[in-house]
Amino acid sequence: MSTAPLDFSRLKPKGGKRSSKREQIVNVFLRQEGHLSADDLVDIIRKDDRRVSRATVYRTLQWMVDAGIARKVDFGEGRSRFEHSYRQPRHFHLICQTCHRSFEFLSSDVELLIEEVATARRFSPAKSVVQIYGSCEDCREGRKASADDGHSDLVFARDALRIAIATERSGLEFYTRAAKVTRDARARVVFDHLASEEKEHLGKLEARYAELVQRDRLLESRPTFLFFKGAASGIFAEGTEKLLHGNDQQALLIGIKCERGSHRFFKKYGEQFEESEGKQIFLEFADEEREHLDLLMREYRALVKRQGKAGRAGRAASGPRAGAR
Amino acid sequence: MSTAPLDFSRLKPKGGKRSSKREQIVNVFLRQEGHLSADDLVDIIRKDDRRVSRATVYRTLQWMVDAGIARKVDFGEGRSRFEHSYRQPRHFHLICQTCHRSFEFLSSDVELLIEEVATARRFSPAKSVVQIYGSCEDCREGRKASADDGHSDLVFARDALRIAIATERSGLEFYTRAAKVTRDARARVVFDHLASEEKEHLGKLEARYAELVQRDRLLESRPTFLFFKGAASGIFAEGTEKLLHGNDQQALLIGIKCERGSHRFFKKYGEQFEESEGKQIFLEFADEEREHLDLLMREYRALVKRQGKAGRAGRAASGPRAGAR
DNA sequence: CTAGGTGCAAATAATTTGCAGAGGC
DNA sequence: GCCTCTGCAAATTATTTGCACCTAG
Repeated sequence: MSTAPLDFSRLKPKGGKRSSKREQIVNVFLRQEGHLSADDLVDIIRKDDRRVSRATVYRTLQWMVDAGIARKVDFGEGRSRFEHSYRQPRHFHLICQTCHRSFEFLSSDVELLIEEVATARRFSPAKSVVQIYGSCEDCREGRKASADDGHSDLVFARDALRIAIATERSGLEFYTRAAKVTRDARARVVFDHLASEEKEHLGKLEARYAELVQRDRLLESRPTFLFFKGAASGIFAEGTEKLLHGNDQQALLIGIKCERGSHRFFKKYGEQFEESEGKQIFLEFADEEREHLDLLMREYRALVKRQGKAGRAGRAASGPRAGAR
Repeated sequence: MSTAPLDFSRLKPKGGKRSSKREQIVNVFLRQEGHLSADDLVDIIRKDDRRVSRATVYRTLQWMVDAGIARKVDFGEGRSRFEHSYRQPRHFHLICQTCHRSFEFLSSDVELLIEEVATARRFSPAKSVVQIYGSCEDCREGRKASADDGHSDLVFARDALRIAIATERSGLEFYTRAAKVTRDARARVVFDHLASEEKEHLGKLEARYAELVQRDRLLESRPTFLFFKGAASGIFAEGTEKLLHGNDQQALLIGIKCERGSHRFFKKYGEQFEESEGKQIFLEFADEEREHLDLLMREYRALVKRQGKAGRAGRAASGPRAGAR
């Protein structure tokens, strides 16, 4: 993460004056990594400047939370901790009960399930907390705290690429197979087109991944930060099965579902990040998926039209809803 | 939930004497539902007996946590709350930020994902916390707190049955289709057998569900407590697809995966509960799934043997591991 | 009789607040 | 000069502890 001081002049929650103390505290906070308690921060600040009041630190932390620079997290220790939230998406935590370090991860799959539960319970979720308490590898093996979590923009970009690649592979397999088995000539053209697109993208993504790994030799050994099975995880298989039974329409619906899922995923995380390589990859990929989605939707509609009153299958699956712009 | 006092003589954490105060506090706590703060409990206790010290309540709460009667939960309010843990599995929470009520749910799917993340990060999880903060339906629609959460043994039994039924249906479909398309005569016998078993179980389960609903007219309208897609959610489709490609071995593996998944699920929750109807259903079902699993495993081994060195596919999928006893 | 259990009041611990003075605009 | 920030000390809140006393086994 960059250590250069940032421009917070626009981050003032209501108004608030430029003040040396506040600026100093904010800068020190942003320079730290991990999850600091108010007291940790006081200690660090006091190394620089003996006469900083505890109250000011608490007030500044509250100000940072309001300004969206910091996020309050509670690991059940009876006191709050604070983490950066500027340029960081919300994430979940692994908390070691032995060394009290905490590690971050993000799982779109978990988020999806949480949304499903909330919907089923007619609950409007505002934020969710997922914390895994236990012991980390270092503690179990008696090691002292080893290398840092390595959670950097590069890791994020790496995971973004891995997921994009897995999604492309899965899509490529589906469209290739689809083009082979479909009985509908027009659909075959679409599937062929999509298959060749996936192939091309796949090549680009793999090259980009190789380039990324080049930049940091240890990158591939760093722990996964971002988890998402989504479209890459066998959902397409369902579609192929439908095709084999001659149900092109249902197969298209499944393709649509997959593309929409990955479009949403990449869009969402792309928007949460700022100015990083991961963000770029995410947004580019979101666009590509969007195009595929549109294409499939057009094709689906055309197919339904051609098949006339073959709308039975469409009704059963409730049809494709409006796009996820 | 029963309001009859229970026998806590064996629940003493180390030793500890029978004392009127402690027993009184424990009984009052168990009679309450929801998530009480220490202070809530003090207020309630003091209605009965004016001279109970705050300290004693705190000490008794700690004792209950040690004894496994209570569980401490932290909803980030700066104070702890306590919930029953006796005869209650660990669960997750929906927390309304408006009315400050909290609701419970359980999602095996979320637990599975959490385990995957922990494994990927080489972390040994001890417990996990999932909290969804937001606003409940009552608050959004300006209603006052409506009917209770209705989280009772009956709801648990209902959800258990629903999941069991969905699993049976999915399995029935798979085995029926499998019996139809497999080219292997011996496998067909096994699939036929399993299909007829699933059909029989399905009938029983549906009758039992109807009987359950009979007992409480509102039961079906109560919110879902237990979420699990597991084997019921299209995983079997993957298996059918393999079969269609003539890969009986892979199809069997997928059947094994599904049966194992549901066996584990029912075993796990069956063991967490005590003496309830839900527990019975879970354990019975776990046994049935176990039998199917064993049958499939035997068949898988026989098939591999018959096919001689056709072990390539088996290697690719790493084969079925030892049973989940 | 003796190990706990209990009440009361004091001690901690994290965080907040009142208020007078300092400092930016 | 006004309005906000800051430091300090006092207040607040949740929880724990020391200690003298009480009670069950």
